[in-house]
Amino acid sequence: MLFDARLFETRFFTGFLLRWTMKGNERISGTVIKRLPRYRRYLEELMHKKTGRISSGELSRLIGCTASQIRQDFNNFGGFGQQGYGYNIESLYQQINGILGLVREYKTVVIGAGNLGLAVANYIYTYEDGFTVAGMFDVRPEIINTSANGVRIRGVSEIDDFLAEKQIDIGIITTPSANAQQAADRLVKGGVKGIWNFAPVDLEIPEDVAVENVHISDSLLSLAYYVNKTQSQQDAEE
Amino acid sequence: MLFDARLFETRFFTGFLLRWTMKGNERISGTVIKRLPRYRRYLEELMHKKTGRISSGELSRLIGCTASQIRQDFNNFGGFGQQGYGYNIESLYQQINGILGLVREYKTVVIGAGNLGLAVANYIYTYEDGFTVAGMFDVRPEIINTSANGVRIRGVSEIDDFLAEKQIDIGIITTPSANAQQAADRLVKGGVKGIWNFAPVDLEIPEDVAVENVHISDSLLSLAYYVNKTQSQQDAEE
DNA sequence: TAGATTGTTAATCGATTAACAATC
DNA sequence: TAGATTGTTAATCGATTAACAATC
Repeated sequence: MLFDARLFETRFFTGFLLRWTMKGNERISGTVIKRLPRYRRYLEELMHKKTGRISSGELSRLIGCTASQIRQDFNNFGGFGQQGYGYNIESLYQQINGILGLVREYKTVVIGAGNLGLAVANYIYTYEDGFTVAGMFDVRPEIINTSANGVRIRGVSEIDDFLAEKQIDIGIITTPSANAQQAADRLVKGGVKGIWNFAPVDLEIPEDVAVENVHISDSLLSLAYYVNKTQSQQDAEE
Repeated sequence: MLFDARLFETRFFTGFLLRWTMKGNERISGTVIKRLPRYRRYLEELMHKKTGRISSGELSRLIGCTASQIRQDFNNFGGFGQQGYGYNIESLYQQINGILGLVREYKTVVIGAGNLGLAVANYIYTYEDGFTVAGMFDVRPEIINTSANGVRIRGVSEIDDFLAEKQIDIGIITTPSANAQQAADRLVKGGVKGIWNFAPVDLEIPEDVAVENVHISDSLLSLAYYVNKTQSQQDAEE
């Protein structure tokens, strides 16, 4: 069993060496990855409240999932617990950081400095430790050269040079839908490895660039479905 | 088969009567509902380009899923197509609108008038036809009584009275995490039927109120995972 | 009628949950 | 050692895909 497991090592800024294994060349399913940030959120909170251990049972009750799922998820990465004891809260938190890659800086640029762009940039600036906004870009002459959180807003014509010069990891798209694909193309050409897309369109992106969509309008419409359903139900009961 | 199907009817503003069926009392799975807004987006685009019909095959190639899935999804609601022909683009679009409940107005309030709150309010104002922002609330005295898109920003102390007076369907939370649960409690007490939550926390909400979370930080962290992975791979290949 | 494409059933795949032996 | 809780295998559940008969 252990023989076809590959060992991974991640060196933290602090020098701390994190080791974890991944079986064979298995891809970890996206549904598992999507749950990790959630686990991380709860663990971070737990670290402020108590130290030491937590069992999959306790954690599952907090989060609202099954203990089985938690153990199953962590075992994709080799298992972080100890029988009869549970999981060490802080080390579990660090393990998740290691898996998610939160052991280095990610440089981002934001394309589109409207309300949404500013909100996202501000969000990163305020909450996300390992991420920095290196540049913001917009088409509107009246806001070019103003700045937000100390980041100057540049004209979109400067994007290519900017990307060529700095090593940007992630491009954030907060433009109107009509300009999103074009923005994506330039970001890809400029060498970003990930795109965080807030425009309500599906982008065409090469295989080796990761895309994460935040389709807030889709989210609102599915909310409408449930709101409408409960209200129709109530109407029917009257 | 058809005997255990319930007929649903939705009367549009225009007087148009939409009819669709749902088998027995089956709950439609959340994964299906989540896909409807996406189908809708593509259909809306199609309506601008061509009229008449589209087959599940064509649509699947556009969207990037299987034709089987599309047919399977629509058949949860009774089937909207015609053998040998396909689906009528416009009527399919209307059917989806009907299912999602986009046949009436939804009144919303936004709690938190920071960058994010303004962005969301502006988004609704600009893009979402059936949704209106009736009020915005914040704690910071310096912005109270200013306005955004013609909506006055009120102090949070006014929330309860405001909700009691107007019939608000959806509460939108864009406060910092620390205040999100409190905001949710007041919204629930005020009778909203849905909560659209942008704070990076999981809210405790009664069963009969729908919640849709937009956990953008979770989304960013899972993007980091994939970015880190491709970059580690490239490093390994060098 | 022949061709096309749905609606629907059956087969497959993957994800979740349950169970329990291993072990701290 | 006894009790607790993991790691892991097996069973279940649900979602996706394939296949094809029904039918426009």
